[in-house]
Amino acid sequence: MKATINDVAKQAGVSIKTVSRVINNEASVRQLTREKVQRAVDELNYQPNLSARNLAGAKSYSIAYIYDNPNAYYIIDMQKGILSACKQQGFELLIHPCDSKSQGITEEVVNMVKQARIAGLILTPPLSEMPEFVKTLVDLDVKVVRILSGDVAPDDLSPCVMVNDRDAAQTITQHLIDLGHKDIGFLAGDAVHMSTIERYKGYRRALKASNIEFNKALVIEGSYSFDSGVSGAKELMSVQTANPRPTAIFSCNDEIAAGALFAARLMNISIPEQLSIVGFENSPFSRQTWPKLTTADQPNNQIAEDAAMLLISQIRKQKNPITISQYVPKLIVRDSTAQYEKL
Amino acid sequence: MKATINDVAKQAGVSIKTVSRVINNEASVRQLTREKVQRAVDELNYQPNLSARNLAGAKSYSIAYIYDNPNAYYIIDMQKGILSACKQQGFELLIHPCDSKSQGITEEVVNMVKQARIAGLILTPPLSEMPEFVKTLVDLDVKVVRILSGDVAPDDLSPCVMVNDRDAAQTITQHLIDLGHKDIGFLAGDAVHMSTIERYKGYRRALKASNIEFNKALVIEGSYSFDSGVSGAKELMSVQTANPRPTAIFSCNDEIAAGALFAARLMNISIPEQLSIVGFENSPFSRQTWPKLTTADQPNNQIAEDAAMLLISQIRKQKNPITISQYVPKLIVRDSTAQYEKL
DNA sequence: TAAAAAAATGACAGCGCTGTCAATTACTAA
DNA sequence: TTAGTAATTGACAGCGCTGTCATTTTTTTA
Repeated sequence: MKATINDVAKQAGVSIKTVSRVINNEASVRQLTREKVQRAVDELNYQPNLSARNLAGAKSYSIAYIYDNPNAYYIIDMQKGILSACKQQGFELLIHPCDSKSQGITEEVVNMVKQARIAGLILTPPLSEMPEFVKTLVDLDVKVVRILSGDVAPDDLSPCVMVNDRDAAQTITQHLIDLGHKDIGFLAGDAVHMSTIERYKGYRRALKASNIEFNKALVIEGSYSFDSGVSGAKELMSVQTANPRPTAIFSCNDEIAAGALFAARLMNISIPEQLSIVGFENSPFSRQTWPKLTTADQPNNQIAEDAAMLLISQIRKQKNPITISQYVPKLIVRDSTAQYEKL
Repeated sequence: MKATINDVAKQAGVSIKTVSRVINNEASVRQLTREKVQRAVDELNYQPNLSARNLAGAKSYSIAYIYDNPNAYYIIDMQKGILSACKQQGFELLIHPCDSKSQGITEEVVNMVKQARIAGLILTPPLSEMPEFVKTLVDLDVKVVRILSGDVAPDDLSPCVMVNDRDAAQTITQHLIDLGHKDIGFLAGDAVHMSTIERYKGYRRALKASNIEFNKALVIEGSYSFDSGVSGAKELMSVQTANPRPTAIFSCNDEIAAGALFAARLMNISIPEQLSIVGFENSPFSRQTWPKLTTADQPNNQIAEDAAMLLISQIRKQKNPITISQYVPKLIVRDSTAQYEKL
């Protein structure tokens, strides 16, 4: 049978309260005692019972991951990172898929937080990009950590983990420029997503840094989908006269890039010889296209683990230092980009 | 503040034990009393505290979903269905991603079950296809429900939810035959997965039912990946002399089909005019290819919810009736298949 | 060295619920 | 009616832990 705090106390020859102090890392326990208890904990492979903790204490050891994102790979990666942090820290994770566009989403989450006595929440886009939603939750006395696209937090409502899509987009655009490309198309994702905006900014910035004139005709609005990539690339590659055909395309994510790749194939444009294409996200997708995509990798797993750790440390100390941690996705060069050669 | 069992008891004018009886649907409570309590429950919007239940009772209200599957869409769908059942039934869900090929996987899961006092497990392929693994768990006195490919359970270790890939594959192959195709290629997924085997059987059966001679040269081994689809289709479409080129291809899943689509494009074969291609699974993927894939849809969400309900009912009554529920994926005709026309 | 202050430890109640068993009430048959 | 049985209900302990507060031990100060 599983060891309880009583077993540990007996084994260590102290009261259960002392054991409790040790496992909660409270002060005022003598070093000697602490070691004695720790030894008993290890020997019995003791792990505190979460239910009992949640029941007895004022504290809660539950956090929740609320998500609404059509990209399953993203969610699974995030979830894995969060779970890993939870396991390390002895927290339990509630998973809550939802529809961010539904009317009662705020109420739904508020109810859940109250019912399940949740100590903290992790929010990813698009939920993390809804200020009123976040505000409501923060006011509710539940800790929140948001994962967002950008370099600085948009406000001080809660700590954030920032994914600097802008710098990454600049790097990846620079990669194209370094290969000699000047006419670089841009296939946007959904305009409402911050990531699209940030990636666009990075693209513009790279052009500017290299004194390449920005050509509005090379920017195509769209959404984060394969279809959007297909139609966007078709449009780009059939630009008339005055507007030079792009020799490279920046796609806002790998799905769009896959669509672009497909369109190029349809139009008998060989990749990367006649056209370089880059994606973004390094989804499993990007390794399954042919040729394999040059893209930007975001370590979602790690980002999420970081966010969860941040959340848990928030919960532990009652203070609220607005911490920010930042990731910059890294350029992964594969086979869809090549030196521009004037034909 | 959240209502407790005490509040309900006071409101209803009975003891907490009686309230407990009502919410647990126990016998020997007078109808009148039951109604009285139920009213109080409703008025106070009372929901039992899971921690307290888990702590106090011999029973556990936790089930776990253990998964190892590279297909994120599948997992997310399954998870959603399971969560929905859990919410309805007042259970909590533990999520546990793992590596089915790792050495210590059994021990890992056994530990988890013991530590977290888990009442039941839901297993999807490939974990559900590992008999010794399942046996170990069942022996451990934890209820298990497996989701498997096939029409009958392979053993009586645990209840199963069967996904009848065979019949579905037969239907989808029949669809091709109905369109006039006789030379139908088969692109297999990983041979170790039961789903591949079942789909293959369905394919064979459809051929047989229509008296079409089976041609081994049209079956290409592979794996559940885009790449495999590309190379498989290339091989099929370059079959020499004696072996007629297939006019249709059955792909074991949508990814393979997408690869085949891609290969066809490379070889200047127009879809569906010159070649019909079908997928399997109806992943979001299949709507993003061009043309859109004809495929077989499995309602993963519902399958998972069903499995979870089955598991919970197992847990509730201590008996173990080996129930089996079966789903047959449904043919979805889209744009990648067409009437065969002799050129 | 003794008294005062600080640090370390423990006793015990109680979190919200279920299980056990005793007490009460309703219903039977004689 | 009246004991006798069955159905209903409640009192109370206890699940494993934390919070409060009292007690003991150690350290500091005079």
